[in-house]
Amino acid sequence: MRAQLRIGEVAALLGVTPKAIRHYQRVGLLGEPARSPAGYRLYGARELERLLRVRRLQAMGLSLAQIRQVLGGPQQDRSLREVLEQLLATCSAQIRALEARRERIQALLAAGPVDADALDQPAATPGMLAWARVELEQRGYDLSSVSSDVWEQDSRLFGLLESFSWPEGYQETLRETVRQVIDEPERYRALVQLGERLAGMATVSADSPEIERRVEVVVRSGVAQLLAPAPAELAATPAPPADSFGAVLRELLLGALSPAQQRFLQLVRAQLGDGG
Amino acid sequence: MRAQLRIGEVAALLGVTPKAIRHYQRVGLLGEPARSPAGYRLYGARELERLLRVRRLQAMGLSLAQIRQVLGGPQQDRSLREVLEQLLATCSAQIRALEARRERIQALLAAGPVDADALDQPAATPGMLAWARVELEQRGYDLSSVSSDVWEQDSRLFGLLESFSWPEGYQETLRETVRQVIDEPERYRALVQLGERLAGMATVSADSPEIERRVEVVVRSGVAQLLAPAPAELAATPAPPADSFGAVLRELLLGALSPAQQRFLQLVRAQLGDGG
DNA sequence: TTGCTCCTCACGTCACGTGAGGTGGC
DNA sequence: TTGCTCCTCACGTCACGTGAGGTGGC
Repeated sequence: MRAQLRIGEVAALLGVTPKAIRHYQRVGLLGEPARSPAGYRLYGARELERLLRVRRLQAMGLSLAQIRQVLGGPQQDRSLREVLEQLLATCSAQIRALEARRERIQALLAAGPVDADALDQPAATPGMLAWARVELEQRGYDLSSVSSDVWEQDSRLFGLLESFSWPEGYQETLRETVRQVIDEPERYRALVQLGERLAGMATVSADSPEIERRVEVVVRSGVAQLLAPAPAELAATPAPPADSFGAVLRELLLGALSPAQQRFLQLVRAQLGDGG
Repeated sequence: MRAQLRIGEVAALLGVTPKAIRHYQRVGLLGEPARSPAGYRLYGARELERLLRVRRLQAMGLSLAQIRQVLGGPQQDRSLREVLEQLLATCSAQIRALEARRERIQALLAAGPVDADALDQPAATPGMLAWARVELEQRGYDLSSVSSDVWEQDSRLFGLLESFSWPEGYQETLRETVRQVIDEPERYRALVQLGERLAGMATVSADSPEIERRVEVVVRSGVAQLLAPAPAELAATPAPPADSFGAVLRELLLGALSPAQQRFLQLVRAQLGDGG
């Protein structure tokens, strides 16, 4: 007299649903079980053990197809070991990814109000900016004279840029452009000045006459002209990957500025005869 | 003149496939984009930013449906914060589960050959056995006199049992049975003796005449009789949850023993007039 | 008779992936 | 002309879940 349990009882013993057990059967992980006169599936100790193995392998991350292979033949030690080694790597990678996700969420929750703005803040210092700091220090520039507003502005802009995987070679081109500017102290100081002025206009309203006045100051002082061959961050466009990439990049960066800042830049450009 | 990129270029910038972007559009995460004369989708900076937000939220674990809600209205701070808090909990739970999985796989890989047998070994000391040790020590029994073979055998059997979620109250019933035996030193010693004899028969061949001889010894000595009211582990069956559960449990435990051990137990039972 | 469990389809979920069959762009 | 990208269906994947409509067991 073989011991017999119905599918619901077996499911409860294993902590799964009856539907799951029928699914295992359908995909060939379990054979056709004994049936009661009314057609009910009946399970004994053998089937329980089989199910237990299935669940254990599942708990280690094997897919049902992999489990079918592993539990198929009797002696595939090598195969199972290989599968487990593969899964160990996958598992570790998943843990790392989830830990990064957790860090990110915790940082967001701790940083204050959670709104669209907060989501757009870069998680860490953009690589290009970190690199630029090192380069600047090597050249003996005094970074403490640059206001934190400018650092934050640059952090936002470069952070936005680095959120995308720009085509091959872009990064190097951009670095080259930066190098060319900071290799000439006059142009570097002009860049910082323009940055300061731009940052100072973050909270100005878009139709303020103040904007025109500041544009005039910048143009008269010759600061803008100094940058003309490579007009500030906004022109730091890599040459090769088609014009459309550069245009989109420019639009992207402009969009990250306030309306007043956008007008300011457009007016400066217009004064310099740059139609872009 | 709006800047325009084709779907493949945008996909590359974001590290996704064109199919994924079309999918986002189909489920309403992105609006209908501009089209070239030939019907090609065209994207500008605005769409890139939208896609970036989508990907960032996805990276934090939001489903596409959640993202649609969060990015839908302008000011649902509370909603997003709540979603993130929920995700943080989920995320931590997933990390814990994956870490447990990793431990398990590493332990298996380190333990030697990875075969079906290895998979059936309990990952840790079964709870019931740990509890029993404490109870025994409280009663002053000398545990070091019990061979490691018996501990391993019990570990296997209880480990198998505890792999299942037996019905409510089962655990307490089983503990009660164990308590009743160990509260009488004579019966406890009989239990250990039977355990030792059983363990000693693990490697005996199933048709060896040695089995009958050992059965006779055990029956003559009265050891088996002492346990008759609750015949060893194999009868540690909880009363209530229907007979079929007990029968399956018994089959399960028997199946975890070698053929010789199974015969030994069956013969002892027969001698005692127990028909089960 | 009532309520519970079981049965077998058939279709849904989630975030895309995979072709199929066809057209535009250089 | 060739090869690449794009287009739109329609169906597949993975591990089940969700009913629908019906029957058995106590």
